[in-house]
Amino acid sequence: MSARQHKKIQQTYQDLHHRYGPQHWWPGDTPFEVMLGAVLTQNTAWANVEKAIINLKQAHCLDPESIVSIPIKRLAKLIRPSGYFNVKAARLSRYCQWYIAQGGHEKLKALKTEILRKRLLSVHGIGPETADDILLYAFHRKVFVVDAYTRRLFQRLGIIGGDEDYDSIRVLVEQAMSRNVKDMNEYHALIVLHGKYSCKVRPLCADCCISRRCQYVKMVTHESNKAGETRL
DNA sequence: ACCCAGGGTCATA
DNA sequence: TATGACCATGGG
Repeated sequence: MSARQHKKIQQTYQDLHHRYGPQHWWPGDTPFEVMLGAVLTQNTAWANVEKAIINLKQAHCLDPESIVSIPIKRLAKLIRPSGYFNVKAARLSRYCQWYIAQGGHEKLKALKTEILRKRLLSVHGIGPETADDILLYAFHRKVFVVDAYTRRLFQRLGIIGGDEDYDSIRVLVEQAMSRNVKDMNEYHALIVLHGKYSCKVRPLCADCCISRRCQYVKMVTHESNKAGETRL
């Protein structure tokens, strides 16, 4: 909650945005497709999710009614490339049942963000990050999505300790970035992009890395904590 | 032959 | 409440 945390969070956003430019997330034609992607991308590379979505599209299964009507076994086969296909088939099926029972997008979008989050979290297979993906990228709510990359980046920049719970990090960023939905959208997208490319684009850079096993991690945390000037 | 990816749930201590 | 096992494909 401190002012220096807020400042670093804002500075980091500026740095990322300056380096990579706007990302215009989420890749997906409709809000419902975004929701499917949010479940399918759980602990999974996006390239594999795209293959699964293409399969669903070819099978004309990009709407909730189709997904609940086909056999779960067939659904699992369609989403096979995204991994965990049995688990995710069950999650998609349950999510779509819930979605239809709630009255679809029009009914859901009338709900306040906090209420909608609670309802999303009540669905089996929808955890905090998936719920916030849906809130931000399908319902355009001012919500920050905390993922593994966010934790690593903020920890290595000395912004957080690393053992904070999900919601405290989310609220911290939301308060630091008290501007608009667009910034929330871009910030998460930029962090993910940075996680993908930081160690590949500039493999010898000691101040830009958030990949899991980076040999420059210690240099990053030490320098940023002491000097107080963190550059991406 | 590893390691990792835009997590979440469940069982155990 | 806090770890650990489990789910599983595909790219580097």
